[in-house]
Parts: sequence; C-alpha cells; structure tokens
Amino acid sequence: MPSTIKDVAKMAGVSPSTVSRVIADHPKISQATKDRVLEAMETLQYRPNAIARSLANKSTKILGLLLPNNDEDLLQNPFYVQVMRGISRYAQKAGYYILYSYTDHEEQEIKMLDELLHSKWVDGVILTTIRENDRCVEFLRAKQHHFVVIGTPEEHGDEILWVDNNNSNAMYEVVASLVEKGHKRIAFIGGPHEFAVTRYRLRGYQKALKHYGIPFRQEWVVERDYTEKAGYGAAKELFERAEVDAIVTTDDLIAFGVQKALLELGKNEVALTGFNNTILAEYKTPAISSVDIKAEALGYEAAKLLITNLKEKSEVTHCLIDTEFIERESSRVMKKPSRS
Amino acid sequence: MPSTIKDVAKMAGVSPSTVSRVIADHPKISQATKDRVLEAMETLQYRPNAIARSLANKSTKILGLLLPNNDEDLLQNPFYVQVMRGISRYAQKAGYYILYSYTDHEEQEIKMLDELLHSKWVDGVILTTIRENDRCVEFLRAKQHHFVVIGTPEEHGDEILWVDNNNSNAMYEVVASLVEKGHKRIAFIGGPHEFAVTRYRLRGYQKALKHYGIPFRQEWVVERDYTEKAGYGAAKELFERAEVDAIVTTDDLIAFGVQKALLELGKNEVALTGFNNTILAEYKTPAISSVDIKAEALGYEAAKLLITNLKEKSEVTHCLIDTEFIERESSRVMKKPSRS
DNA sequence: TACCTCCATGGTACCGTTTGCACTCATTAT
DNA sequence: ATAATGAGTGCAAACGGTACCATGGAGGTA
Repeated sequence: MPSTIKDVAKMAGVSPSTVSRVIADHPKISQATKDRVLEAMETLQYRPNAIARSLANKSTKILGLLLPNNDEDLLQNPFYVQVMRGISRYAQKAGYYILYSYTDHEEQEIKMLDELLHSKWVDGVILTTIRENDRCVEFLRAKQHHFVVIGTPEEHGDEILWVDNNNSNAMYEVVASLVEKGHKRIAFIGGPHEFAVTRYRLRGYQKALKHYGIPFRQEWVVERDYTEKAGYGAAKELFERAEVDAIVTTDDLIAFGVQKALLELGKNEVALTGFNNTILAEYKTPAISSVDIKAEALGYEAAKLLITNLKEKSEVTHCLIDTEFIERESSRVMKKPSRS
Repeated sequence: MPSTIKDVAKMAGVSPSTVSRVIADHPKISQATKDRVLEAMETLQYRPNAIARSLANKSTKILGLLLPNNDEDLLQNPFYVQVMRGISRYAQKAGYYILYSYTDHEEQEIKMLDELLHSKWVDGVILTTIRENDRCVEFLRAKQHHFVVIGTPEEHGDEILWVDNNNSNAMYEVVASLVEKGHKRIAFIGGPHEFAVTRYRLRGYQKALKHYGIPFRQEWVVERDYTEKAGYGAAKELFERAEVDAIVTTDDLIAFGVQKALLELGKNEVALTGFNNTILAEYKTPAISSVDIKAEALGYEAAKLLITNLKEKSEVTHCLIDTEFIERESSRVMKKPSRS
C-alpha cells in the first residue's frame, strides 16, 4: 500500500497542504518544516500520485504522438524512430511522457485524436506527417487543441506550430552540387505528390535548374511510393523515355531501388543521390550521397515547441532544421559514359 | 468547457451514479432511463474524463514501454518499430494506450520504471530486451509489478510473463538447411554474448552441428556488436584464422557487413544467412537469406499476455512465436570455390 | 499598549469519477 | 393485510492531490 500525502503530513506533523507546497517548492515554507517534510517523504518512500495530481491540475504532462501505419515500407524507414527518440529526449528533460498510437488512415486518426484529447489524457499532440488539406489539422484547430506538426502546413503557417526542414533549400543544394560537378541532365524521382515534402523538394530541384539555366523537363520527373520497389520501377521507366546524367531522389529507399536499376542497366556513370541519410546509404556500393535531415532534431524541436507553447503562448510558431548534404561515391564528378 | 457527468445527470434528471452505471452498462438500469441518459450524453457531447476515472479505478489502462537507446545502430534496426506496431495493434483492440520511453542504461531504466509504476501512470510495463541477471526484471519482481518481457528469462521462467521466438530452433533450421545443401564448415557470427538471443542462436547452431556429426570449433565463432561495421570486421578476422563454406549470423546488419567483406575478399562461394529478415536483405546482391522473426507478432502477443494477466492471473506465462527461414540467393547449394 | 503587516501554516472545497449502502416502490408470497 | 423480495435509483464517501481563504502569532510602528 503506497503512502499518500496524508501519511507524510501526519508523520511530519503538518497539514497535507504544507506537504503539497513542499513538493511544489512553494517560496514561503520555512526551512525547518521543509526539512521535516522531506525527511518524512524519504522514510515513507512517498511518490505523488500522478493521476490525482493531474485531476487537480487539469494537466497530465503527457503528449500524444500519432504515427502513420498505412504504408508498410514507410515503417522500415528509420525516420520515425529517430523522431520518436528526439521527442523522447526533450520530453524527458521537461518532465513529460509520450503516448504513441499508430493509425491506419485519416478517419481513424481523427477518432484517436478526439478520444485522446476529449478524454483529457494528453495535453497536446504531435503529428508526424501532414497531408494536403489535412483534416486532422482542421480538427485540432477547430477544437482549439494544442498541437505541433512535423512538416510545413500550407495555410495558417503562423497560427499552427510546426517544425520542418527547409526541403526546398536542401534539394537545391543537392542539384547545385551536381551541376557544379558537370551534370546537366538531372532527373527527379520522388515520393507521392500528395506529401508536401515531395513538392518542396521538387520545387528546390526546379529552382536550382532555373538558377543554372537548365530547362525543366517533365519527362525527367517521376513520382512514386516511398519504397525500394517503386524506385526501381521508376528508374526503369525513366530510362525508357529519356537519358540523364544524374538522378536525385527524395528518399534513400527510392535511391536504393534506383541504384539496383542502374546496376542492371549498366549505367554506372549516372550520378545518384538519396535523401534522409539512412545508415545503409553509406554501405551501398557505391555508397550513396544523401541528405541528412536531422530527424532526431525534428522530433526534439517539435516537442520543445509544443511544450513551450503549453506553458505560455509564444511568438515563435515554427522552427526550420538545417539539413546537411553528405557526399559519397554515388555523386562524383561527371565523367563521359564509357561506351563499351 | 467540456461537460461532466453531473451535467449529463442534470439534463437527464437522474443522479451522477446512474449516469456512471449507464456508462458501465450496469445490468439493473431500466431501458427508459438508459435511453434518456444516452440521449443527454449525445446532446452534451459528453466524454468521461479518463483521469478522474483512473483515480477512482486505480487503473489507467496505460502500459509503459521501455526502449533501449544505448546503441545507435540498434535503432536503425526495424525490429523495435515492428514490435511497437504489434503492441499498438493489440492495445488498441483492448482499449489500452502505450507510453514509451527511451533509456540509455540499466540504471536509468530502473529509475524510469520506478517513476512510471510508483507514480501510478501505468498498469504494467513491457520490456523489449532482457540481459543476463537483468536488474529491471529483479526490480519489477521485487515490487510485484505487472510486466512482460520480450526475450527468454533465464530464471523464474514460469513466474515471469515473456514472449520470444524459439531462437535455438530457428538457428538449428538455418544450419540444417545449409548442411543439407552440402556445407560443412559453417561459421557463426553473432551479436554480444550478453544478449540471450545470441546464446540461444549459438546453441541452435551447436545442436545442428552435433546432429550432423560436425565437430564444433571455437575458431568458427565470432561475437561482436549488432552493426554492419562489426560484421565486416568479424568476417575479416574470421578469414585470417580459418576457411569456411558458409557463415550464419544473428542479425541482418551483421550479415550486410559480412557480405561486404566477402565481396572484398572475393569469396563469392561462401554461403551467408542473416537474421530478422529486414527489408533490405532481399535487395542486397546477392539477396541474403534470413529468418523472419515476426517481430510484430512478438509485440502483439506481449501486449496480449500482459493485458490478459492484468485482468486475471492466468496459467499461461509465456508464448513462443514461430520463425520462418526465408531462403534467397546467398545460401544456395554449395559449389566448389572457383579458384581463378 | 494597541494596531497593522506579513509570513507560515491549517482548513476545506474542489477536480470528475466509481461504488457500497440505503431507500423507495411494486410485486409476490404467506 | 402484511411481510418479504428485488429491481431501480440516489446519497455520500472515497480516490490523492491542489489552491484559495482564513488564521494565528511574530515583529514593527505610532
């Protein structure tokens, strides 16, 4: 039978309210009683009951985290694990806990949010993806709930809390680096267009082409799923209608598939870049250049932003995390194809 | 201002207790009042406050999940994501939530468990790994808390709830399959010996050798970290002191490293198997045979076992999940090395 | 000495549920 | 007619804290 605040109070010869004040480190408590209370807490092995405290405070110090479950292959992507880890790191520091839930589709997601928030389990939620016209975001806004999203919202960007990479810039840098190395015909193989990241990265790609005076060509662009299979298929399809010197992708998994296709087609001279810098990109042959999106930092900052805003409304509504282009063998200086 | 049970009671013209009984589907409530109450709940958009309910029930219907954070590369392993997903699936079905936390080392782990359980946040916890003489397990047993571990405990196996693969069997099958294909000199490259899985898999390896009358040789065994680098290093080291026809490993990441070493050493004839069947094993060249350990099922059954035992003590204390050996190119029929 | 302040603490009413017990009627048995 | 039965419901005390308001006494001022 664990001890309660009353047991402590009795032992220390004070009232429960005094004990409560000691716990909260209330300023006007004499050192003498504070010591007595702390000692009693120690000997009784007292721990405040978090539930009771939450009930009185109307705050659980728990955050909800929604993870997508729809795409089997998305799960193999270490992105989410890193995000979760970043979230956990900040949350722990701030004394918060994280409650996670996988949801299959938007409808279930909304149901879960409704449950979580309405039943008062969580003080706020973290959304790990954002869709076009995301109904979850709408829902949360309408209900005036606290939340943060990882990704860039298309509307109300300064009323919603969000954290993201500067994806357009990131891809711009990749393409710029390739052009500087002599590549001109650069293809883009991306994930589904409905994901904002795909669009932002495409934009960066286009911007870079424009900057270097290379005309944009629709046949250089393919958009598919975030899977190795999809990348493989996309690359094969691409080469049926066009020749290119380099291929940028929006995900390492896609790049892995593309690399496989390149090997099969004997197109060793085509440069290739991934995105998200998963550990295996480094171990591929040739090692694949990739963009480190600092997923853990994304999670960390998301948690931080949300928790900060829970305490008091701040001016800061978003946070852009810098990416880093990691160059490896796969995107080397251009050389003429060795026509055998 | 969300509505409470009292608001509903007032609107329906009954007492709060009656409303509570309607929610709990108490048998002796007349259909008439039940209807009235339900209607009131509907129009007021009432949701029970989970916190208050937990306080009264002394149960949160939340489970704690401890994830290891010590090993950077372990995180890249999709195992944990799959486990989390399995857990989430069963938990959702049973009306439970999952609170996760990453912990860096045993000490922090125990601190977290103490906090979680003592502060009454969770009804039970799930441990995703188990060490030799695991202090967390000791702690939980001593405090009489409910918990389940993924892995096989070495002691008190029928007092502790646990879920695992039959790792010894799984590795036995792998080795047997290699022997049947003509391999005789089979090396074992595993993770750290302190992990029980390593030992069980080693045992299966030894059992198979014995069964086929192949003498066990210590120089065929290397134990390292669960990383690609470690696998690479282990393979190089192995070939400095012995020649083998085949290598079994206890993890795909290790196998990836081994494969890289084999390619570098020109030992294309050496068969190789991984473990855990990560998606990339299939996409390696040659594709790597691996053991599907059904990680999601492990998570699912762990959650199920724990939740079932939370409701009422059951006889069943553990659950063994069948593995499946997925054969691919890397472990083909033995052929004589083509000495060029 | 009387009065005001202020500091440290106690008393108590919540927070929103659940649940054992008591109570009120009908209904049935005696 | 009276007692026993039991279904349907209300009352009030938990559950373990928090925080506002009240209070008592020490110290300072007139």
